This record gives sequence, C-alpha cells and structure tokens, in this order.
Amino acid sequence: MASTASTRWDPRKADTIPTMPTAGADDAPPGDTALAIALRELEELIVGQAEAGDQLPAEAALAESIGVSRLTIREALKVLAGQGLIELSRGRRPTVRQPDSTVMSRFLSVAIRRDSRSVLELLSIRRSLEVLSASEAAKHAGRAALAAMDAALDQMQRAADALDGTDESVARYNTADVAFHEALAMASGNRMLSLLLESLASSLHHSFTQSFAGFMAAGGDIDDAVREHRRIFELVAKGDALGAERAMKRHLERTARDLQSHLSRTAPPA
Amino acid sequence: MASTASTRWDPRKADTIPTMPTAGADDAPPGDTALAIALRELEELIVGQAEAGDQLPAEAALAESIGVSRLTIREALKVLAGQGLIELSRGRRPTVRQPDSTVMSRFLSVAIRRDSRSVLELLSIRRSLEVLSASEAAKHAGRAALAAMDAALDQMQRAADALDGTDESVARYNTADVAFHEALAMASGNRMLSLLLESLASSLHHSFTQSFAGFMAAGGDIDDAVREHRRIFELVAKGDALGAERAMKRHLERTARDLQSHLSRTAPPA
DNA sequence: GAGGCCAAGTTATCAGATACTTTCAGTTGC
DNA sequence: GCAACTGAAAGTATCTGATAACTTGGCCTC
Repeated sequence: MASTASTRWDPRKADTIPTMPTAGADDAPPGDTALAIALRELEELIVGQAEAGDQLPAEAALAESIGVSRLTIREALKVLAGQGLIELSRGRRPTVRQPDSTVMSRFLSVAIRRDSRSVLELLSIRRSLEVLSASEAAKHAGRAALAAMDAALDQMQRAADALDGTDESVARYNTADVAFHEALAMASGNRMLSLLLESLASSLHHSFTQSFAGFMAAGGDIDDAVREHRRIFELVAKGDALGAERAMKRHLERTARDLQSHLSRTAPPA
Repeated sequence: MASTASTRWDPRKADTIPTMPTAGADDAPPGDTALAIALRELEELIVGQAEAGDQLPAEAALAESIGVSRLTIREALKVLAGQGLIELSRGRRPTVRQPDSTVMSRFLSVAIRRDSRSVLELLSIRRSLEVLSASEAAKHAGRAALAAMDAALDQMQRAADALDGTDESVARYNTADVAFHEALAMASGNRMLSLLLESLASSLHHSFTQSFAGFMAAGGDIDDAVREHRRIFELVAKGDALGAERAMKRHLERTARDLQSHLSRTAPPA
C-alpha cells in the first residue's frame, strides 16, 4: 500500500495543479518539479536519517513512497551521486557514502584543467594549510597518530636509501612523502583539514612529482629532505607548535623553489 | 547522418559484447557502460571545448552523436549538474557553468549537518586562509581591488553607525563585513583562495552571526571592530604583508573568542 | 564443509508519448 | 518606426512498459 502519496502526480494531465499553488499538499512549494520533490525527500533520507554505509530502498520502492515515477527517482539519484552523497552500482541498491575527498578533488582537478594558473594558487593554499596542520598536530597529536607519522618516516627513509633513479623507486618515495603529510593531518585531529589536504594532494599530484624532479635535478641531497621531515616530526612530538610551523614553512618553501627551478628549466618563459 | 556511431549500442540484445573486451571500438574500455561513455564524451565536450556560458547541443542531438539513448544522456547530464559543471533548466539547453563556490559550499554544509564538530574545524581552516589572503593581498593588490575594499569599509562604517539592535541593521553590518573579506580575497589575486573562502563563509554563515552576537553581548565596541578592519586595509595598502597577516590573525582570534563566549553562554557544557 | 549453480531482487537501458517552457520571428496596433 | 501580442518550433520534464545484465543469498551436490 502506498503510505501517504497513494495517487501519483502526473504532470502530463495536471494542467490544473500548477495554477493552484497551495492546493492539497502541505509541503509543496508552488513551482516545484517532480525532480525537486524527489531530491528534497532523498536528501532528507540521506543526510537526515541514514548513516554512511547504509543502503537506501530500491528505486521502485522510493518511487512508490515519494510518489514520482522510477525515472525521476533515478535522475535524482544521479544528481546526488554527482554530489558525492551516494554511490550507485548495477544490481546493488544505492549506498550512502561517507563524505570524502573525491568531490573536492574532482572540482579542483576540473578547475586546474580549465586554467592551469590555478596550480600555483592551490600550492599556495596548500602551504598555508600544511603549516596549520603542523601547528595543530603539535598541540593535539596522540600516541597513535605519532606512531603513524613515525612509521611513514621509516618508510620514507627506506625508500630514500633504495632510490636508484627508476620511476618505481621515485614513486615509492613520493608515496611515503604523501603518507607522512597525511599522518600529520590526521594527527592534527582536524578531519576537515585532512579532507582538504587530501583533495589538494590528489589534484596537485602532478606538480608534486615535478617538484621532486626539480629537487633531484638541482643536485638535492635526499637525506636532507628526509631530515627535514624528521625534524618536523620531532617538533610535533615535543608539542612545539611554533617550531613545527616554522619547520614546515621552511620545508614547503624549499619544495616550491624546487618546482620553480624545474619549471623554468623544462619550459622556458614565453 | 550519424557521424561515427551510426548504429546505437543496445545492451539488451548485446549478450556477446561484454564477453569480448576489445571488440571493434577503438576507445571503449572493457566493462564500460553506456552512462560511462556518455559521461566521458560530455566531460570532454564541457571542460575540453566549451567556455563557461556556452550552450550544449540538445539532448536529442547529443544522444544521436554519442550513440546512446536520450535517457542515458539525461542521466549523465544530471550527474554533471550535480558536480556543478553544467546548469539544467526546463525548455533551455544545458549551459556550461563557471566553476564557483556552490559545489564546495554544499559539500561543507552537508559535512556540518552530519557532524557539527566540523564547524570548529572549518573555522580554524578559515582563519588560516584569511591570514594567507591578507598576506597575498598586501603583496599583489591593485588599485581597483583596494578601492573595492575601501568601499566595503565605508559601508561597514555606515552600517555600524546605523546599528540599532534590529535584525535588519545587524544583517546589514554582517553583509558589509563579508563584503570586506571578499574584496580582500579578490585583492589577493588568488581566485582559488577566493572560491574557498567564499564556500567557507557561506557554510559558516550561521556561526558568523553567532559570533557577532557574542561580540555584542560581551559589550564589544562596534567602532573597535570597524577600526580593526580599517587597520588591515591600511597595512594591505601599504604593502606590509607581515603586518597585515598579524592584524588579520588578531582580528580573527578575537572573533573566535566572541563565538566561544556566545556558545558557552547560550548552551552550557553538557 | 567447500564449491558451484539457480532464482529472486535490483539496476541499466532502450523506445514511445505527452505536457510544459522558452525563444524567436512575424504580425498587429499605435 | 516601434512596441506589444501571438504562435509555431525547439527543447526539456515526466510517465509507462519492457528487456538485459548484474548481485546476492540460499540450495544442492560432492
């Protein structure tokens, strides 16, 4: 049995309804489309009641309960999937997603593709947020978070020792580098900050590898780089927020220089 | 005439195609669905060729040229609309959108709704970025940007003089406040930073008004607040990046205290 | 008890049809 | 000449009905 909306609203035959704004339904804004209704109801369901990982009712059931056709439900689900609220896959019911970095990541990547100047802008933003990350980590880091940072450092050292110029060894080092910064962000206890930094890292990935290339080309000592990271770790572990901030700032300024030198070397100014 | 894909692929009768991964088509990944194809093609069209404001071909034409049904095109368009790449409205063709703050805004708002602790995290992020904004503005601000900041300050002063406790007068002051920070972000020349700060401002709007309430309740002098803003402006105009940073930092720390005091007053700790 | 097979549930996709909106050009009225 | 009305054309919104492919869980075999 249909719960509240037993009769489905069919706009094809409803030439009278649009002219009567407040007819019948209690919560239907005047110029409301079926899609808007579906979106509203579904969003209420998703962010209002469901937990991440929950499964929504099947399309047919949703159509029945909300009172629009299955097609409209599908389109609403597609919009919400685009916004990253749910995940859709064939044969399985829609699942509620934990908010993660993919939405923002994608947004930033598109922005970069549209205008490559965004890269420098985002790098500047990242620097600022990494400094915040170091500062808050020094204030709040717990035992587990510090252990994670330490583990990332170990891996970084191993990857540095094994560097032999192959793409694979470089990739391994970069992975450890990213893992360190990720652990640091986690240590800050600021989950939104983690999310943002993760988005930035993934959309700026290309630039990171380039700045590493610049570092190597400039004859940089990889052990120095590892030491920089370890220094940050120590200051964070000691709870020295100001020191950690400064160390991170220096570290990133060096990285930025490496990228610049790589860019000016490979692509001479027009 | 259909250009390349003259025969439409109908998965209902295509029980052989999925078993033959690399059959025929050059650019069709193995387990590719019609929706994925449509998304890929449309994205290429949108971020690859079109400018913001351009109109895409009609659904029917897209269906024809991409070689999927109109339904699939519609669903792909809905996904892209959810990602903020295009805008859809009845009777009009899909239009390409300029990347703006709404996507991120919405993401942040949902995150806040899911877990209200995110508010404090985002406020901390905002502080960090506002400081960056002040610093970069001091370095790069042009004449026009400075004029915009000055205008916002004037409006703030007028709104402050007219403050009489009514919601409307408070709203007017807050609007001017937001306009000042927006002008500052513009002055920084970092468009991505502007976007991010705008998103943060709109999803934290509620907190802003609360921190203002805290300011007033604590017997704050509104003219002091305006002076703080003017001081930031002067340092930016002078090109004193470090000074502007510090002034902004102080300003926001005061604001954070106001919010705290308001929260502890209205909602005693559990 | 492990592995494979079948059935039910669910999504993906096509086709055809109708109602509502927007846009633009042509016409009318001043 | 120009402004306002009118209508057709283009286009999106939505519903209905049907089929194919995928996922999952239970049953059956060995």
